[in-house]
Amino acid sequence: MSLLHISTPKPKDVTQKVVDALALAIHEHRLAPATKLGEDEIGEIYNVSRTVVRAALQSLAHIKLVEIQRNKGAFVASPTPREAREVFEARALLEPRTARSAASRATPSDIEILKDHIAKEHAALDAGDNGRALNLSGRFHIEIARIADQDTIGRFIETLIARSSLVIALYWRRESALCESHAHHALVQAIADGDEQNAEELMQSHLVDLNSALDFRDRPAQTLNLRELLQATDQ
Amino acid sequence: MSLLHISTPKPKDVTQKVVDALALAIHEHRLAPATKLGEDEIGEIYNVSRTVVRAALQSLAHIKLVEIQRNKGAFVASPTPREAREVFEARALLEPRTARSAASRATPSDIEILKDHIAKEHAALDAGDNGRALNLSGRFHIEIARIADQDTIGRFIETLIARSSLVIALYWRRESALCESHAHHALVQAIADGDEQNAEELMQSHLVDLNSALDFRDRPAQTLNLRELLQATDQ
DNA sequence: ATATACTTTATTGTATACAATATTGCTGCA
DNA sequence: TGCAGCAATATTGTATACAATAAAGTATAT
Repeated sequence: MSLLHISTPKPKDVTQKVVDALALAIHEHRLAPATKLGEDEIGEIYNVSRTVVRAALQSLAHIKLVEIQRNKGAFVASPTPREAREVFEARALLEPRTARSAASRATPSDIEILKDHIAKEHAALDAGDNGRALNLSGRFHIEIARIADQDTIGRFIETLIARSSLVIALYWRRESALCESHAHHALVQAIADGDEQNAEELMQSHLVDLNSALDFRDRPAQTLNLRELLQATDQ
Repeated sequence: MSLLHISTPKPKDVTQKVVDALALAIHEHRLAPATKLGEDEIGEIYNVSRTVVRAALQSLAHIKLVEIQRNKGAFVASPTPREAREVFEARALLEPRTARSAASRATPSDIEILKDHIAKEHAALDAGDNGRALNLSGRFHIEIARIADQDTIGRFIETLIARSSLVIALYWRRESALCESHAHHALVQAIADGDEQNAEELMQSHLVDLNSALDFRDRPAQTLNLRELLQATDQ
């Protein structure tokens, strides 16, 4: 028998941990769009080499949470109004159908998980932690995709929600309060009842509401890319 | 003035070239599913270091063309029947709407490009180069997404078509001849006419046809992962 | 002869070193 | 003062070196 077989401490993936940490920071709006993400800097923070930092940044670039410019470095992504609109158009295309599917498959345990999410979201809001609340709100949608048991489409939705966090950071208009809680609650009810039609429609209108709380007219604060936009690049 | 300003030779991205080369090989079925992709081996082939090979493999893993197993290496992806089904379900959800959008925006030059694709596809088929024909067929769909001018959804479709190539490699049933040419031709016609409704319906039925030419019943040739499947992994 | 433990080899994961490029600061000249 | 060109610095791109893990082979004991 092998000697040390008890308690696997941490054979885990270091890169993934950096990815998760950075993604969380972006989701919670602690890292603003267009923030420069220097490789050495991040490496020191997490005590890893540039190798794993680069891998993490590339991974985040794939899901459009960061943008990598050759020989310039990585920046927190700063979606244009057009990109922002596209993200929500894509969500409108994918999520209602997914909610319908979730309604047809959800188990009691699934419903518990969803209600738990909502509870945590409320708690975060009451605690004034808007970043966390936003993150939880997003994960609520991801959870629905998981319940729908469509991994492929679920991955797409996951990236869309990640990008939505950036869109909200840039284009959210303060006037509109976050009425989401109610929408999420109604959605869970429909899913719990197995009411497919209602779940689909509720998700659709929920996304419409979200969309209408955004204002794509004014440009994002391009504090960093600005210089690049002014010179004719061959892209 | 700077001295060498004439003729930019190739300041291009080396990693991307490896990505493209490998992706093409997979698309054209020169690399079969489950093939091991050793880092040193690929590095020697393209005369690059493992660093860029690893970046390329990670990039391909993200779009599910390869699968990376920790401490084991990278393999050409081998979609399960379930994944295969999901890919086509996702395409059925995204592409018809995209075709409709393309029909409403296509310019004469776009139509030319599409017809060109079909012509090349025919030529490849006549030459007996099925791999190339399949690749062109896929790029036809991607071109439609480009015309639809929906970058976000377009990227999704791109990855789905890439994966479709693997699905076809594994689950295509020989009996069904590739009737695609005709379907593509009719689709171009509808798009050229700006007939949105028809374009959407043609795309939908085209995907149904494709789907029905696949047989998900028998398992893919798991020549390599087999050993892993037999031992209880904590995954 | 088979199975188990150990050794050896090969391959991947991570860190570091070097090269290329971009950015910044300086110096001199108009 | 303002700008052009060069020098210095910093940062990223790539290659290599080392560490960790897995795979394969070998020997020994039952």
